[in-house]
Amino acid sequence: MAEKVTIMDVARAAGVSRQTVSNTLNSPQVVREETRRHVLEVIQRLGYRANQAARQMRTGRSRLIAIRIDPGGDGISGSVLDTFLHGLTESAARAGYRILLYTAADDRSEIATFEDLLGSYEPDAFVLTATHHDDLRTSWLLERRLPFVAFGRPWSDLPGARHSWVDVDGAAGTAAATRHLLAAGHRRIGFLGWPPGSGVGDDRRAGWARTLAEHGLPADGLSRAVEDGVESGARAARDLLAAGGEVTALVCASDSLALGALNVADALASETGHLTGRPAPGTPLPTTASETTPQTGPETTPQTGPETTPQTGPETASGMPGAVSPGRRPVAVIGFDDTPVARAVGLTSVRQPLGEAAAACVALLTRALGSAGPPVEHVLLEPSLTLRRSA
Amino acid sequence: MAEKVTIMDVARAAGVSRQTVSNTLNSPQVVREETRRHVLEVIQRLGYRANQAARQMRTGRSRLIAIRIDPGGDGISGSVLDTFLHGLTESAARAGYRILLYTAADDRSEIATFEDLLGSYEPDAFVLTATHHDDLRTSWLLERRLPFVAFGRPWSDLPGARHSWVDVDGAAGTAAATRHLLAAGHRRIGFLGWPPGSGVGDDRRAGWARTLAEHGLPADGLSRAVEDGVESGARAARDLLAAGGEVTALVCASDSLALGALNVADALASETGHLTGRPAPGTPLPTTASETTPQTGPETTPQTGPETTPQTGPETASGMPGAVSPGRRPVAVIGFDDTPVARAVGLTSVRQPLGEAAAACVALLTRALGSAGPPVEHVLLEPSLTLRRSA
DNA sequence: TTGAAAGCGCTAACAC
DNA sequence: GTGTTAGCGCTTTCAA
Repeated sequence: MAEKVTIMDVARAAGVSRQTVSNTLNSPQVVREETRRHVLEVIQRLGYRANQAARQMRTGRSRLIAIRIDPGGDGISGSVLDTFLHGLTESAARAGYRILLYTAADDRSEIATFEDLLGSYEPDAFVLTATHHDDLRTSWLLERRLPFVAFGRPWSDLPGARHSWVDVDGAAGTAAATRHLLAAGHRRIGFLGWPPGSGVGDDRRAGWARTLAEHGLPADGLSRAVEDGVESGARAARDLLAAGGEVTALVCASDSLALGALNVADALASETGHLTGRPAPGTPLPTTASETTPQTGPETTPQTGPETTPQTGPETASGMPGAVSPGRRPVAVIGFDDTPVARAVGLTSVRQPLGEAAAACVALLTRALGSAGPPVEHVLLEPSLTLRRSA
Repeated sequence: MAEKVTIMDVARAAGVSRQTVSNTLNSPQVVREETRRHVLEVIQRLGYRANQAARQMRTGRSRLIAIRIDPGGDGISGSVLDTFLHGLTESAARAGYRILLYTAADDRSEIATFEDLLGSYEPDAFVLTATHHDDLRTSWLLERRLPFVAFGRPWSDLPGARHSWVDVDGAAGTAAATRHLLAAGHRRIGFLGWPPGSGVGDDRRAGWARTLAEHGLPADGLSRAVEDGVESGARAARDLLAAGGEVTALVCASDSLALGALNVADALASETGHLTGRPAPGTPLPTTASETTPQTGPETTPQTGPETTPQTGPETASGMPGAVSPGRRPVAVIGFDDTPVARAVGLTSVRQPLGEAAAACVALLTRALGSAGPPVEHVLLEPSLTLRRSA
């Protein structure tokens, strides 16, 4: 049992009343400078901390932010939420909040947990992840005017979808990836993504398509939509490369898809004797120093040089339509999320600024909790490209 | 604002006094069956939930369990804590507890956080991860008789290290991996691990060494100790395979090391035209159904057949001492932690039962919190082998 | 500026 | 078996 230090102990030791101690902490401007300093010193000396439960009873604020934790370990991208969670815990602590965890299988059970939590621990706010079309959670929270922020845009224009959110601009990420490949001389750049309908997936595809269009390059037939996964990524890559489009580079919606694509690229390279961006297995990996994009200033996408002066590129590849063309140049691959897998296999990948996203969530929340009428605010963050051997 | 339902509302609606409602929830045996049922029904109808802060003020229990969240995303094994955390949240919820997160850079700052938390949110217990030699945290908590459980053994015999813990038997994991390789016919099985001194690493090495000894096989010179990492794993594997020990299989202390080793194995295979357990890049991956070890009964290690009847093995490899021997058979590799990376590249790996470990932590904690004198208890769980292409 | 009083919602004592 | 009383530690009136 840790000996408890109450506000009364501090008051006695400082020779003031309880309220003066309370004021020192909650309304410093009301206390004389000298008194304030003295009280603070005593607080420090006794190691006093305001009891949260008592404070909560009086103020109605728990200084708790609740968030769901997903199974995570299941997929390659599992580490994304993990990293976000770490950042959230850190940012929240800085703002005087703690993170409370809960689990839920689906929207309905998550709402049931909201009710449970609101009645018991009374979290001041929620952070929602994995937002989707017709998200029941956002409308439920909105109806009750409960403070929350979503990490992820509302993928719907319904009135029940007007709320604060923080997101990473996926389209900007795939656009940067595409620009990087263009600058490297590639002209036939394919895309491996998910079936239409998922906001996130559509967004990532759009960035690629938009960038090709901006450069007057056609995108028809250069894209595949499949379920996420290494194997489906490999299948899609094989299909796309065999389709006669003479694709020399692939932008992928996930590291899982990209890993599958990379396997295919390696197979082609070893069949034809060409090296891909990936070294022969067994060669030492590059130093980590070269793995990260230098970040100078607000522009987070790497400087790849003027796009009007592409490096020597693969545009002269002699394709054999309808079949994997032997003799082609290496196929470049870029993934999304910059997961540990990407780092492990040397996959260039779009990195989400997860720490910043978490900090933005906390900033939006504290602002909303401070003011009376929670304003609806949005933060869209730019991802960056982590350059590795694969592209 | 959610309308608040207090115990008084329930009492009024049920036509009883406050205390009868409280008793119904906290001391059901004291209330008449009929009254109890009626009160419960009203509680249900009104959606009443006992306010945690008020309850905490009275009882001194927060029903909160605190745990540190690590950066995680940094390493390949980052997903391990994530999965454990999910299990912990789930198990804790079942027992009526919630998980509170905090971050800390080292032992000292973690202890500072203990003090902060204990003074404010008053968590009922802590779960410690990543225990190590001379762990300041455990002695600090022990001195103050604060309830906690460590996920990980105390790697020290000091008196300050006598506490409840839950751990996974790493030695049993590497032993199972080694037995699996022996059953597959391998006789020269190497080990890639970390420098001595880390309890976890020593433990994993011991399982391998012990198993070789049990089979009358020598272990001398068949092991390497390096920092964790893909590249260092590759280097160590190259070194070990070139050392003339005619090693045909490698057990590794982590998936990172194993991934490096796998790259080297692949290089050897493609140099010599042999296939490793890993397919040529581009070939479809096996179905997930075949990826998981069938689990029948308490024995979690896979049935690999009687070890006295090994399959055709690589024991006749014609080694060229001092250099990588061309013409050798495939080199099998087994990792540790069964991370997403292992799944992605088809690496056989030792899987920790993280959900069970989390459940055990909660069980130990609730037991300790229930009884007056927290008994020191230990739970050592058996890992299993997730079979994939690499071995 | 500082001190006194009230009460947030709950449960552990005790009296009925 | 049920009701009354008290108080956990804090902040927010209000009075000095």
